[in-house]
Amino acid sequence: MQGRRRRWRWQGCSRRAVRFLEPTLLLLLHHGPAHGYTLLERLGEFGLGRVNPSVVYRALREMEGRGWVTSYWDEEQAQGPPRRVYRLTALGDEALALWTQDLEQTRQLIDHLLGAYRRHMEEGEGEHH
Amino acid sequence: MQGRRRRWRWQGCSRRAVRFLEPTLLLLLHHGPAHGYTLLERLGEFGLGRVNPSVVYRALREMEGRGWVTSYWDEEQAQGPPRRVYRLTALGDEALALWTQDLEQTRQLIDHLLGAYRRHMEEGEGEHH
DNA sequence: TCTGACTATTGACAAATTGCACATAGTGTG
DNA sequence: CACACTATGTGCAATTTGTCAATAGTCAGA
Repeated sequence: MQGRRRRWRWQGCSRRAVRFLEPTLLLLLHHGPAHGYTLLERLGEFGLGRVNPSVVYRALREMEGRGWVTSYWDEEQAQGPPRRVYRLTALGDEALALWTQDLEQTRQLIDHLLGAYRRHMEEGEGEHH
Repeated sequence: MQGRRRRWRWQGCSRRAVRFLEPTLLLLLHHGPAHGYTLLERLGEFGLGRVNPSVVYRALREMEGRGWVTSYWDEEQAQGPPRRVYRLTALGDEALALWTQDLEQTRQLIDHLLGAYRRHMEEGEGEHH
């Protein structure tokens, strides 16, 4: 069952990042409407600095498809091309609440796993297998 | 930008922010060699009860491909078809350590996000948007 | 011995997700 | 005009996941 041993990159990280993307966007939008580009920049505060712009815009459009946000073109265009403004909806508010519940649950699972790991390491101390 | 509004299902753990399957399997194997089926059953202890058997076996084979585990057919077949025994390797041990680091990091991200959420909720108290 | 139930593992394929490269578009600068 | 910078969007290949079904051995009972 070897062969095909394609490089193991810690690409789990990127997966993880993406699942944080939606709750993070919802949270940022909970502060008030914002442009996609602005959101993109603020993602860094939550450890999502390396997310590809395409991914963010796509996520926003999908969130719009689910009714979590609405968007419209910014009339007063400052500098640069027209920008789209995203605004959280009531549904998006609920989604955010659900996401936080989910994250809390996830955190518990992590704690459980890490707890089991540490406990096992302490009692085992090298004589395992 | 609507249409195509395909049902948003919270469909289960699989969409979770983190991949628990691999670290959990590694941890279980850290206790000692085990059959795939046994691992499958014990996953429930870590909240991974609904994972499809195929997914677990596939994960095990991939972990073998990366050198994290080795496997062999169980000679003394008790009851039922031949069973494969998986055993953690030294590399798997390292992988487990890395995974726990990764999980700790992930937990921090979750805490950060949840913290920001709660802080915002407290100060805002309904007059947002 | 035929049948069905249970234990184990695997394969194949469709569906969903992601990364990446590029397209479009406006504005300001030299 | 050429170029850089800001902003958004599209298309597609590659990867990952979910689901269904196939295979296979043992055991219990009619």
